[in-house]
Amino acid sequence: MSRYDPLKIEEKWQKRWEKEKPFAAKDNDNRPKMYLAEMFPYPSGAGLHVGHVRNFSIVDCLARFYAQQEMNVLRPFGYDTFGLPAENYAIKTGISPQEVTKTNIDNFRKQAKRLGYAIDWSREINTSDPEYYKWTQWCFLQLFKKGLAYQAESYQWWCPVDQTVLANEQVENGCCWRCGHEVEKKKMKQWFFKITAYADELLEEIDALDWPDKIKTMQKNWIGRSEGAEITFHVDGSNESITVFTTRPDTLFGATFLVLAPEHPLIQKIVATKEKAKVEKYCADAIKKSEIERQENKKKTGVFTGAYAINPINNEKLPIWVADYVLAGYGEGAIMAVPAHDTRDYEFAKKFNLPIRQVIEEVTGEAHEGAKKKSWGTVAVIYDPNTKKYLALDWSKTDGRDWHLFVGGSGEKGETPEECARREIREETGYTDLELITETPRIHHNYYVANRKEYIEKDIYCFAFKLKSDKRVKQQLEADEKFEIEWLSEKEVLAKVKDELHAKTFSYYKNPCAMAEAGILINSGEYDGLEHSIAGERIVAWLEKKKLGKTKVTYRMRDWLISRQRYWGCPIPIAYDKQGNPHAIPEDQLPVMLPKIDDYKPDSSGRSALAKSKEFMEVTINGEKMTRETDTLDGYACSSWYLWRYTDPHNKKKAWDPKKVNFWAPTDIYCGGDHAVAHLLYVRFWCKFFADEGYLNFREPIKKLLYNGYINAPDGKKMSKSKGNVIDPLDVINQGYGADTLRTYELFIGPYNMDAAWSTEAIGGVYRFLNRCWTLTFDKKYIKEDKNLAYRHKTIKKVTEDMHRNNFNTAVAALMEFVNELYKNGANKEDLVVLAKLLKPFAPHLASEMLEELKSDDIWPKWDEKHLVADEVEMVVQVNGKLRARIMVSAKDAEDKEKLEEYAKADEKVKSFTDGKEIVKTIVIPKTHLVNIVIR
RNA sequence: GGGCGAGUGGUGAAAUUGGUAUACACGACAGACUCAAAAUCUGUUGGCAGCAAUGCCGUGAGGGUUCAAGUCCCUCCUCGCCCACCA
Repeated sequence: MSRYDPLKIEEKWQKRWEKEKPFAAKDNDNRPKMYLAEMFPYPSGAGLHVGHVRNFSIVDCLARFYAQQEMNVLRPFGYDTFGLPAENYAIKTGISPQEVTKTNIDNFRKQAKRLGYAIDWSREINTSDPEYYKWTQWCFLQLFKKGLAYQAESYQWWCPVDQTVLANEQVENGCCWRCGHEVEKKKMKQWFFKITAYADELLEEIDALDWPDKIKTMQKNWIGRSEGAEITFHVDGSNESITVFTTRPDTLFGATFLVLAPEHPLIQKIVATKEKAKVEKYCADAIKKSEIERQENKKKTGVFTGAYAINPINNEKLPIWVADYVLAGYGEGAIMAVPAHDTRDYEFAKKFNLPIRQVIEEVTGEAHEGAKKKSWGTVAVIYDPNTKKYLALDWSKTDGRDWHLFVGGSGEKGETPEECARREIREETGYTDLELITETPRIHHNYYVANRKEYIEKDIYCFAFKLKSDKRVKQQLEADEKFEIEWLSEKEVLAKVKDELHAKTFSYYKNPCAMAEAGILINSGEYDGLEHSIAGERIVAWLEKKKLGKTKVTYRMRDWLISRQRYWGCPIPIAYDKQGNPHAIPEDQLPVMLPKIDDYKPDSSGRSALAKSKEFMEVTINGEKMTRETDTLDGYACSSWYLWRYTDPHNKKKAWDPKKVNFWAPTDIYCGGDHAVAHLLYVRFWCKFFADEGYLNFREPIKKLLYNGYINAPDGKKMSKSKGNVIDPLDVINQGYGADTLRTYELFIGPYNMDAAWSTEAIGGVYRFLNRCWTLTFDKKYIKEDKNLAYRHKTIKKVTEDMHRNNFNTAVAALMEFVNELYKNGANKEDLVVLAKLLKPFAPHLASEMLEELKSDDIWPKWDEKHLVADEVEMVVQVNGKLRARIMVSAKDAEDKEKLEEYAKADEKVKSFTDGKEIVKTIVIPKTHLVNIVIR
């Protein structure tokens, strides 16, 4: 018998796959389709690393799994090739980015093939191929035509090392994401995509996606929607006016000064002559300050402009200040400062001795209960035994307003919490025949009220009652139209209580100076005494009537800056006439080719190296001589549509054929470990845009996102060349382990979405496992009997279900268990056929070799529940929750509650614990064959 | 400062609806084969006590709910990630 020789087997099958092309996706096919992709790689000179292997292996495992289930699988591959590393390399060595990219792609392709991935190689794409970027430019022009690609002059992040501007998403801790150098602000005219036009939709539709919550939350925070109002303040003695954004228009009477961001354009116009020099110096310094400096120094600084604004609501004169704690890019770059109810404004006012005026006061009365240092509240729910659901009265609606938790739920003098809860229900419903069924533990809850300088502690008791008369509670309450009824499960009740407390606590923490949630207005003229949120609405309505304000929604997200002053990117298809007006390059003149040049070096002129190429710069459009745009597109633009190009990669007439794209896309499963906000937000944006334009018939590009973890060095640190701790996957393969071992190991290393440390020892265990699979098949000592029927079916079920749950690590573990079992009992042919089929997504070469030997197809096996039941099962007996005995019983008896109890009580060991004791009760769980005897 | 997540053997980690904690693998120890080693195979492997059967303890700490808690609730501790003067 020869030995398991992975290198030989893998070469054989890779050659065969190269020739037979079994992974070609079929555009016209009746089978259900499955479109999977990884985030395509940037082909670096270093070749594939183990992180790529993990990412690609996850996709490959699923692609093969679905193919074996006879689905029509599309699993393409491509390269994201524009970008700085190739260009920097070109500057250093003089070798053109085109050439370097070609070399790197050839290497990546070779390596990906060496791993045996089930890729449809006929669909390979490369973003720096003119055949590809022609259509990137076409996409740009569609956005341009609709006004969603526009130019604007503004302060932008500038990396002085890479000599280019960066998008907000590419600035990390005030440093360039590529080179790590500190970024600066530079005022430039730049191209933007108007992603903010889709902000609401991007936010709203994210909840429905089958994506990790982490990514969803990050995107939500990134979009950062806040609702509020825009208010206009006239500048005293001038025609100018200042518009501010606030989420708290109800505090307008409390505004005691205005603050402008140092970048605010109005400063020069309104600044008093006396203050001019001081203000100009402050602004210049602030703008020069790096992001890091601004972050480090959170002490408030600022200068008075000498000008005043008029508060529209009371005509008060408010001094106008400039301070860098107001951000130019958010809202209007100007705020009304309400120091009594905002921590930042408060700090500023204290420092510069500005007036502080409280305009919201905590209300007294029941809701004021929270003001006592220590207090309690109740939540009372009525249980409906018919539906096993609870009615939470505290959330029923009265007067069209939400009742919140504390309202009505706080104790009156001398009441116990239970009495309070009973009273509450009585007052709400009139029911008095209440029987307490559970009292949940009290929820302890405390929060800090800054303007009182004290902690409030509150215990919330939750009581559930049922009606003694056992009336059909549900129907009755629903018939009684007094309530808007919400029936909840026990878990939901508790979750809701927690949420409510959390929301409440959060608002106090977030705005500690304000007693906002339970506040009424004071010092606010005719609005005095109004509940603050209602007051806010009325104030905005009044402002609106006077045309001095309106409701407004603001986003933290800014438009996507796409200009890059670099050579190695997709040229922006725009030219300028003599007056400097931008014109689209006509579609029949696309692509705007990147010219071959000798000197790639950018300079501080703010223009890319393209400006040096005379033949590139000159262009004639409709007979008019024009000058080309020299900026290139952010690489993220190129990757915002590649998932659709995969469906129709060779189309010379269109970016994609709608029929093909709508057949394959949206992508069913997309896998990657990076770009949580940038790329994954941009694809969603483009998808919505092209859907609006009628080019796509879906609005979300990615149904399911798998966000895989990193693979770190054995020491747990990030792998890096400089640390010398890089594991090269090709070394691992060539060492003799082979691709199958590497792939299986990386899927076995831990849950796919968690970071993992490479272990040079543990990979040997996977090799041993594959070796055992090989031995079982090729030593041909097959047994005739079917000893493993139940185990085989159990394994099929476990592996299949794990694949659907993406638990690749436990799927491999189940296969290992199966193999161990086969070693013990011997294996017949059917055992091995099933093993090989289940193994194929992980170790396709070995599995193919096994299937060939066994003369079997690779169709995914099915399990039959009836084979899962063994003749005998082990029952478990607990006494007072402690395991005391295991008894083998027949499968039939295991279904029978009484039999189980009988066996349990007859057991000698159990008896030794129960003899002479009183058995209080016995719990029997047939499903797990468990009996728990409770003794006193 | 805010948000989210996590804490289980010597190690990576299982435990899917509250129901036998530590599957699978690594490492370690022992044995078989061998002149020897590698490879392979077979055992043992949470802690404490015991010759043993077995008993007690045990999922970051403390408390609670339950017949039953790694899993649910509360308080606290530690770590990781993301965001960070967003009005």
